[in-house]
Amino acid sequence: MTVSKTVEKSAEKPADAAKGRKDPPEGLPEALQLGELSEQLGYVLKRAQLKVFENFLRCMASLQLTPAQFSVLLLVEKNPGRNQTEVASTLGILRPNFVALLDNLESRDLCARIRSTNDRRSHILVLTDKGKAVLARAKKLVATKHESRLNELLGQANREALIGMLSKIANEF
Amino acid sequence: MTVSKTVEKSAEKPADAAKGRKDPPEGLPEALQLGELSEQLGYVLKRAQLKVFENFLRCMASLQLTPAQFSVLLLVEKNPGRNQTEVASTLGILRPNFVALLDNLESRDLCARIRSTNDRRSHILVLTDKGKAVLARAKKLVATKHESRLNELLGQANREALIGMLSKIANEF
DNA sequence: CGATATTTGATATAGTCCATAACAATTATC
DNA sequence: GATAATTGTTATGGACTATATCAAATATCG
Repeated sequence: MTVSKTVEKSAEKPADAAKGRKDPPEGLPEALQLGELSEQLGYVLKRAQLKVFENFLRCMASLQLTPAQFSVLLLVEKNPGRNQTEVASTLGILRPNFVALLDNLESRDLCARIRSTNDRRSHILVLTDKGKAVLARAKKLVATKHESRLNELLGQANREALIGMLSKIANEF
Repeated sequence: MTVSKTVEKSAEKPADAAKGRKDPPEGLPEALQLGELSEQLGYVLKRAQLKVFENFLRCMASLQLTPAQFSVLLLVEKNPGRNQTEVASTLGILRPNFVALLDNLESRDLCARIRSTNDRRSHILVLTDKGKAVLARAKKLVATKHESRLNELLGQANREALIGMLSKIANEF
């Protein structure tokens, strides 16, 4: 669907400031009516997701971490010693697409691939010291600049309820 | 908006069905621990969105309508006579990317571009009779097969609260 | 044991979606 | 009337996703 990041074109035409209008001498270009669209789960879900990712990227600009990269670091920190297949599939990333993602993290010395001694086909994943440090800073940024905004916007109780409902949808829909 | 607590988190999956299992014996590959990931708004939002779109596509398989196409039909029905720029920007779609989308709908005789008499640069958008009929069927499918599942999963009150919170995020985050 | 099948990480590739620049036709502005 | 701005469009590149395939290593089974 739908919705890219260029939404806020403000939809207002600056050329409207000029006076000589034709049909309706009225002001603003009259925004469209969303109608049933504003009740469509998929529509509102997608738009919210874009906004949240957008904000996430801004908050992480200093660390240059995307949501996907952040999720990999979090998962590897919590589950050190797992191989690429396990980590990728847990995150819903296909193995082929996980290679470049890891190449990036490894080239920045945030994550390391280690040949497993048990199964020399697989690569064990661990965070480097730098990776742990960066992740720690990332967590702080997310907590203070990103997730905190949700509490301001919805309140603590509603924030938790929202996460719960989204989890339920993700797992059971 | 206040959400009832009927929705548990359940974020953690009961990985080990059998409690009395140990590492050594060849068992299931032991699911990874999501950890803080299950509390990350962006992560759970993205996964929920993917699930919802997936289900939407299945429900609409007989009509061959994507979420984006459906949103265009809905918006044009509600706002007939608007041009491409207006409709596209309302949906957060960039004009260049809107062209192919419209080409598709027009080739299927669901939507029509009409040269405006006021401004011969712009194309006025309207639904064809077939477009209106297809949209009507689409709405029914969405209501009965798609959105209804949300009510089963969350309950009516929570569904409304969810939509409200997502809208708030989409508009104010 | 050994032939075959499976798994893992990787490459190549194609499709989709999103974003920017540029253009012709038309309209607005001065 | 010359210049600027807008509309729809094309071309194009980047990011993300999906499938097929490969070599190396391991597992399976006769």
